[in-house]
Amino acid sequence: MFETIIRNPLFRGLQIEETEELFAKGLYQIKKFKAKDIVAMQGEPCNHLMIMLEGTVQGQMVDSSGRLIVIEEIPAPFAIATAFIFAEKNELPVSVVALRDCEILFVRREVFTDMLQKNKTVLLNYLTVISNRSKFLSDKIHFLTFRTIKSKIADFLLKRSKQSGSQTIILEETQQELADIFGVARPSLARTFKEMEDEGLIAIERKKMTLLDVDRLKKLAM
Amino acid sequence: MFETIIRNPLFRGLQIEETEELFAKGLYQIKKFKAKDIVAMQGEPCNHLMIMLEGTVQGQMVDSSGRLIVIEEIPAPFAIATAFIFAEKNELPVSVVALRDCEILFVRREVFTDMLQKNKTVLLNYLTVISNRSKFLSDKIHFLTFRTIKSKIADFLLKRSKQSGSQTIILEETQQELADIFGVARPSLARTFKEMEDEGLIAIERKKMTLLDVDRLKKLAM
DNA sequence: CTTAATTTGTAACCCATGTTACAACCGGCG
DNA sequence: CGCCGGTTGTAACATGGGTTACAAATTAAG
Repeated sequence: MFETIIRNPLFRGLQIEETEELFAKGLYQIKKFKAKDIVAMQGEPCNHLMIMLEGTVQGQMVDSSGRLIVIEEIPAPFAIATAFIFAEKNELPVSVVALRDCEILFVRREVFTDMLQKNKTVLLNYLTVISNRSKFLSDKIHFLTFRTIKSKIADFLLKRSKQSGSQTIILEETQQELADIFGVARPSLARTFKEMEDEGLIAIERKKMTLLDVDRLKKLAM
Repeated sequence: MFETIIRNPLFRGLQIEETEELFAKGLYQIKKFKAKDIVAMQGEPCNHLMIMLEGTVQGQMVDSSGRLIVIEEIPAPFAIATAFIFAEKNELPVSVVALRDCEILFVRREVFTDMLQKNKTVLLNYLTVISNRSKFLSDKIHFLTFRTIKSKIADFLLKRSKQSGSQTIILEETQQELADIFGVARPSLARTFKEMEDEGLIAIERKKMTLLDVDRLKKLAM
């Protein structure tokens, strides 16, 4: 467990012994979840820091008509809800759903506050973490509100290609999963893929995509 | 100046003398801006905390095609860019534009870091402020990505009506300003207002709006 | 009071995306 | 091998919202 915790950005730079001291017995709780379990519901007050020890969860926003957008995926060793525990209205803005079997460490707000006060490294880490978080959310706003499907795809493919260092990408996600990330309907996504193929931007072979015209893709992604 | 600063949520609970100590001479800079001046550009690195002393600025996102969304308005005594100064990629996600003549206090990141370390009240205030900020951004994502124009209007009118404690609202914003907040085109907004009037939801008389069917409006706003 | 500038109301038209539906395909399992 | 559930490709159609344009109403300025 502590091996996982020190890989979390909040506890970066700490020795295992230090974290063992911070997480004394009784100060935390470990819960297990099965795949597809709901870990926490959108709108619920959020009084715990949740550190992923095992598995992956997904942060989802749902609207009244059932439309869903996946905001992010959080695997171990990262933490959930870091940014909200100190907000005045600390309701979770997303639902948290287990993608696979998970083990999650729960720490009450007051306990975490103590950690921040006791340990300066944790405090400075925390400042960075929630600043990054704000940056992430702002970028998300930009991504979700300005872009057409085509430019979302271009952006996505270029990022993936950069990650893998290759013009050819094997998608791991189904179309439905991508559609949820982009916040669009699945057939609209498929149609746009085809349009981009027709325009000579990419070549598609089921889940294998090849970037043909990187310059034009970059222009599309802005 | 210090009268303004202690009204800022970051320095809430401090005595004037304390803030005078924190803001020793040479540790800050005051700049003046005229209405419509650009205070800071989207994408620029952001190494200063900016505290509004006088006037109001607007945080705007613009995309490559010139479409604009107003994310927020920040009047004195509030601060700009609180959340980004500690991010690893600390580029401003918005452009900051002066709405009227402004006076803004600039504090370098390192100086602000010192304040956080010296003064625990400021530190705890800061945690609350940036947590609130994350909440605000999450809500913004929800508002901008899920809602139709109609439900955005319903949400907006209900909030205003709650604020004023009356079914009748006098809008201060022009349609164009509202359209920028909602991230939609002005004629689309006007059209939707009319549709809602035709449906008996509201009565419109130029800038005076009366809520006629609050229940149905609530349902629309979710 | 007159004129110019801004804001509002509206219409016609276009385009991107959503919806629904269904066939083709693929991968795993009995 | 043949069936079945999930995934992909695609088409027809509906719709919300953007764009452009312009006239009417209102406000600001001289």
